Amino acid sequence: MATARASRTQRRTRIQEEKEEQILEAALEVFSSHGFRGSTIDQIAEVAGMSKPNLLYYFRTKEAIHGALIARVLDTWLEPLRAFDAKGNPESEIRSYIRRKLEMARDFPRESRLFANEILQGAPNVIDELKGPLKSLVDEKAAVIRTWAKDGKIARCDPYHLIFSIWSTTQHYADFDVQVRAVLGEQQSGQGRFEDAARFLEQLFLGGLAIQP
Amino acid sequence: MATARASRTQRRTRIQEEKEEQILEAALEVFSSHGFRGSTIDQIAEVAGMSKPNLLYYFRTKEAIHGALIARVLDTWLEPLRAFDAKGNPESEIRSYIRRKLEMARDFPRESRLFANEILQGAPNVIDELKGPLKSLVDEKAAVIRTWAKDGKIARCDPYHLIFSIWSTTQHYADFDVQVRAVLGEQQSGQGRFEDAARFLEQLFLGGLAIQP
DNA sequence: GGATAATTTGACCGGTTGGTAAACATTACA
DNA sequence: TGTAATGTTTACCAACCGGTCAAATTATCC
Repeated sequence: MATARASRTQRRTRIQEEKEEQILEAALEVFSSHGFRGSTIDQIAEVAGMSKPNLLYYFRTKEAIHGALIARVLDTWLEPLRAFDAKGNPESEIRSYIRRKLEMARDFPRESRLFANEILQGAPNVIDELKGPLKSLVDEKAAVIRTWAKDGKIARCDPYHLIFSIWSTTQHYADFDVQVRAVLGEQQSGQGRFEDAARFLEQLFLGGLAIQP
Repeated sequence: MATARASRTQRRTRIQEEKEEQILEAALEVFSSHGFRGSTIDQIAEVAGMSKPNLLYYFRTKEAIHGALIARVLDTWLEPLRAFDAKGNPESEIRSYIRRKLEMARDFPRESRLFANEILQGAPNVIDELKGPLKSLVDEKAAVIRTWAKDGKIARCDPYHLIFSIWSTTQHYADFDVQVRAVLGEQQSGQGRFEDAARFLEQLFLGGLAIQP
């Protein structure tokens, strides 16, 4: 993931640190709004405030930038699911998972769109991550949910599709933001829609799982 | 939308009809899996079984192909929502809306991904359709849902976010298919996941809206 | 302050891509 | 069957894009 092209000593310079940060920030901006193929190195370089050869001094190829970016973002992206706790009670765990995913859609829409673009195009760069770490994590949490159902704490349901539906409903507000705004109209396009969404989704999932709030 | 480049008489030839059909079919295949920028005219031409200049004889630019395709698909895409009937009873209407949207995700994933790509990139070519016809249609159906809630037939809820959540959960199985398959694993990657999804989503929405099946 | 390593730049290259020009082939129709 | 309109192909172009190179500039450290 680190790049440090010309460093013979393995230590990273202060400049390297700063510039790589600038580049990844710019790359997030550009990749998330045009997709991989739709983005050019020149665009990223311009947003990052440097020349193209200069950028290529830190990341040898376009793929390298994209790969480093995905790797960096993936980790924080899965954080909410990791926080899902078996020992907590179903109501508060599901409620807070929805809330956190919705906050991420609100505060980090670019990260969400970066993944959406990637997955939509067949996930060429993250398919291994999906089949490995992601699947394991989901399997683990699905087991927790199944236990809750067995213990009668929530209605019996398919835990995988429950997780899918939480992902899709929450990320929708980042990935399809333009559509959401278009349908809600001008006045609703402030931040209010996130609170309305939170209220609705909590009602939906708690009700759907027959949990008494 | 029609193109008929060299026709002085406005009538469309049999050949025009056939070739434009081939082109749009090929364009759907290519655009839906690589996005607009990620697709090339050469790719589309090859899938359509003709040379690039030949294709450009029917559609003058890449944008023209994309525009025509979107316009054609948009109509059928909104069909399920149009079928949503005020006079029906809430349970069967919502149930069949979910089922139809899920069938579309299963049978027409390319169309779903085409839109997903478009919206993700800021909907440059359909923003007017979203703010106009789509918004009107949703407003109309939202009013129906609100009436049902007022009459005590379903729980009170935000009708717009209800519609968003049906869209997102169902389209997820087309747009994020790779991820769904990766998480479910090999054996579950047959068509069974759509039936599981249907069962789960009906439970979720009917329960979330406090409807007794 | 000077040697050395790290960083930045402008000029450039080969391949791709959207699109054109014009010659050639085919179809429709009198 | 002749001819005008329609359809197809080959060759091509200019812009763009990912990436390289060598020279110039700046930072680091003794």
